[in-house]
Amino acid sequence: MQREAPTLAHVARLAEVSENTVSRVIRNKGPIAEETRKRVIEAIESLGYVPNRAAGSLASSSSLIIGVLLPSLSNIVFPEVLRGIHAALADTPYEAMIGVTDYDLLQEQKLLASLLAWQPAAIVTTGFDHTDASRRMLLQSGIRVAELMDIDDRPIDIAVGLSHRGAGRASARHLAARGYRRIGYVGHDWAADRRARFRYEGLREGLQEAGLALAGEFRFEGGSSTMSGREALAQLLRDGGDIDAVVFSNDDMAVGGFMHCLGAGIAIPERLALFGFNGLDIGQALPRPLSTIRSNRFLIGRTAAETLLAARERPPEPQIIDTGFEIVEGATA
Amino acid sequence: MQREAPTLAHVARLAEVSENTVSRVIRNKGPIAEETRKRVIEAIESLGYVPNRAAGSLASSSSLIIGVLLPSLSNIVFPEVLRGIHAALADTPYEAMIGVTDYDLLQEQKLLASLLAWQPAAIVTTGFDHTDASRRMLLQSGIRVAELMDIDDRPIDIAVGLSHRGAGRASARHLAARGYRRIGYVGHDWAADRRARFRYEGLREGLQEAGLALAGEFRFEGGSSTMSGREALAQLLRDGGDIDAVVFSNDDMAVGGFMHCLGAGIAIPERLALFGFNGLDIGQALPRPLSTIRSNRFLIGRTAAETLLAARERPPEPQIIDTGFEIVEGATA
DNA sequence: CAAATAAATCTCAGCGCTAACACTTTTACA
DNA sequence: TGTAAAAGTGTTAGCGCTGAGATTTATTTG
Repeated sequence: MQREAPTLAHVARLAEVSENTVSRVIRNKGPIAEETRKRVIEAIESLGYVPNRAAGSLASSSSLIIGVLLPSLSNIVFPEVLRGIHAALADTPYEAMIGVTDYDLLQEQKLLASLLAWQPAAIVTTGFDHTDASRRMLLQSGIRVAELMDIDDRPIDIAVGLSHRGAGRASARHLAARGYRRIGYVGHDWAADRRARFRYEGLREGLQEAGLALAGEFRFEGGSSTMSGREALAQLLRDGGDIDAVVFSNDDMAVGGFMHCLGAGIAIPERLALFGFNGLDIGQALPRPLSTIRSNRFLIGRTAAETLLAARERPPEPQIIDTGFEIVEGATA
Repeated sequence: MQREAPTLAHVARLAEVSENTVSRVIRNKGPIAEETRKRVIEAIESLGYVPNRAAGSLASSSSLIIGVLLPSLSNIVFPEVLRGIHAALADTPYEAMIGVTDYDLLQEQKLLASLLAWQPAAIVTTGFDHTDASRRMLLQSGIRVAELMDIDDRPIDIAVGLSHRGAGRASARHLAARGYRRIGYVGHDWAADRRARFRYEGLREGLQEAGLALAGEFRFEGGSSTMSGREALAQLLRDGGDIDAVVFSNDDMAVGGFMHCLGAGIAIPERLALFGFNGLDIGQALPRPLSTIRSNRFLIGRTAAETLLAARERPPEPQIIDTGFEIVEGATA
């Protein structure tokens, strides 16, 4: 059917230069006479030549792949990080190769081995939790490694994200400053989501600093979702005493809580204030925009990819890049 | 620092067999004595050997990569498709390599060339719209190609998705059967999103069959989002005459419409019925679950990947796999 | 104008693996 | 017991590209 794909050799023959010269034109490396370059490019275009990346990787023992390990794609947060990564790679020859770990460290380890087999230029992963084997692989590979989302620990190479503990404290301060005194918490299962736990701990610290204590809490057993937020808030209000504000583990849960209040006729924020985390669009489209904390996911992804590509070598000391967070005032707290 | 990564040769030496034998153990191909296999596996594990995929691809001129081209990651629909693809690849040695086209066919073409340079085992892309060059590349590559989401046209190899025209008709029938007579439409810019246009056309056809006509429409100039749905419905109601039901181009828009109604005190569905498309979680978490059509995105991704991996060769005739759709009754229409 | 330098190009040996086939040993079966 | 087939393993030749260094040509400089 289709005749053999053209190779460097074909281009070289057509342009009447050596293969190596063609290779140099393609990679824009080394001195090339303008006239030669033109001839080579013409040959490439007339043949429709596309370089074989596998051969290139093998010969140079490095590839144009950035390995990306994400815990999930169901949570919109990670696609947004991925979007940031893609934005940074858009005008480069690099490609992202993605693995989804389902919050499972062993799965992460397996995928990591699989990614490293491509000799990627860098690895982007999430959080600081890795198996010993994963950590060893990352250390030994010598390639650049970014650990995203969190900055409350010491990274292997670089960490890009925000202080979740700090974000938790900030929510406490915000609510305390607004005069809320009986503050509850609604969360999801944080066995997998360590960052949610950090925010919770930050929240408690923040409350304590304000001379307050958590007035009630309910943790849904399972992942976060709008539905579970709705049920969890209902549950908290059923069990608990009188509460004038609720901090949710994230916006998905908070939106669910909002829905519960709408259904149950609870005035927001007069009878109950709601506070989320992430700053998702959906929260801002509610009849009253959700009070929350914006976590800059896109920026995290983009910054990580840009930083990794900026230097091939790891810095002598692990580096932490704080992409920060902002309180979104909203109208629910 | 880290000593050289072990290669096949190292494993072979340690296990006292030829490289080829090791290769056959790894790929599980050809007859191997049980005792030899054990020795080889031991050697592999003791060295921590990880095969170099670039070398493998080069030698076999085929790779374990599935190239995936998605128009966007902002719209939750595509991460869900991707999740389906990953689910299908999870227990295989294949990896997904992703490109994001931003609904730009030229960008798609560029990314496609870039993906083909890895000699992927298959390509997954979206819709039937491609540049001529893209189409040529896909045809000539000879590898398996899946075109996702839509099935209202003739695919290159296989199409997996649903009939958007059919979904549009179904919404019309549903609303007509419920006694709604003055039905409006709220959509987004469909220059990029051809499927939204198909649904719109299906809707008009469906209405006509029921002896009705569109009672008003408003198309927001820009992408779909909760915010734009909210504004667009407000606009439609301001402009339009009396309308008793609105079909939105998708659930994001519809949720926005719901929010507008909440704010404006419009009773749903008594004064105004709302109907979406996609069946997103958020729609079901509203105080009244959204009436909509479920589009089975996860299934589309999974089915596509499974089908592609099931056979290395294209079938003689292009194949269409209808993953169908279901009306989600909800409580808004 | 020769020597020194820079610019442009070429030659050649792999990178680590797999495909194809050759070879040896074992097993099956008449 | 002989022979054919199957099982198990080895040998060899690349896959298409890049890196290092050699070689040629053009340019500068004393």
